[in-house]
Amino acid sequence: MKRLRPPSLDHAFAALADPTRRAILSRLTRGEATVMQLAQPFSMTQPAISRHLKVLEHAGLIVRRAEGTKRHCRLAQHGIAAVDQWLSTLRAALETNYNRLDQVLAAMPAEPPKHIERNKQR
Amino acid sequence: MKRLRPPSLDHAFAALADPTRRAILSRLTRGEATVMQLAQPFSMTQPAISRHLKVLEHAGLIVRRAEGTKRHCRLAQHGIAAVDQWLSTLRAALETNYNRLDQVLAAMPAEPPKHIERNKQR
DNA sequence: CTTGACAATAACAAATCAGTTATATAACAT
DNA sequence: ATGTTATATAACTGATTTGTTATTGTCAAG
Repeated sequence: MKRLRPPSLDHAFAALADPTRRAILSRLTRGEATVMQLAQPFSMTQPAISRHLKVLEHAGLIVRRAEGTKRHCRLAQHGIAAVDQWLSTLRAALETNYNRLDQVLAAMPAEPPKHIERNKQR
Repeated sequence: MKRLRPPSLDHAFAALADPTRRAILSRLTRGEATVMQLAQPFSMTQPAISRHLKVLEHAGLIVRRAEGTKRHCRLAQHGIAAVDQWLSTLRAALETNYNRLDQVLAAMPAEPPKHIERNKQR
């Protein structure tokens, strides 16, 4: 029951937040791999990896292909596309804001704050 | 300066995994806003928003500017750049794998599985 | 049909998270 | 000084996450 519902950004970003899962994805950029092959580099039990893969699949970041008792995993575009698309909005805004920064800086000396906050940093 | 250590991908992706925080970022694409301005659209208390902002700042996704008792927040490029850079690897791999897919599909009928997995979907 | 390899699931513990209310701090206004 | 506004912090709670071990299901080989 693959159901293939729209992988929420919640799930996609949450999946990417874990270093083990990102390492698994990095490994998969070098091609398909079975669960055992993916588990081998990690000092972690197989069930742990299985659950990481479940999270990745659920996030639309990987897909699995069954072959005998083995499950071959590979990258999926679905989740990454969703993430990418959402980020593009931020990217665009950052560029725009960066362009606007000149104006902001130009406008600031005209209205100096009455108290400069005590500098606690460093 | 802000100490500006490399915002870990863990923190950046984890910050992006929350819908409230993404909504805050979306709001910030329309320009700077104070904490109260950011809190207003949400049915959530101010301390909750404050902590979300802390997470976003820690992830390098926003920066804050003090002005009186107000804190003006705006998008930061730091965290987004980190995320973007990491994702570019995946993007590249996906394209490569997609190109390879033809070969994979061409190679598959040559070695038909002895048992086709029972189709449970739909 | 039994065995062994591959993978998924269940049950559990420790850690983390996202929200709450209550309180503290800091600047501004009176 | 006092009150008000804007924000941060503390302490707590319930839900979620990440790992573990033990078990189960499936297939392929003999």
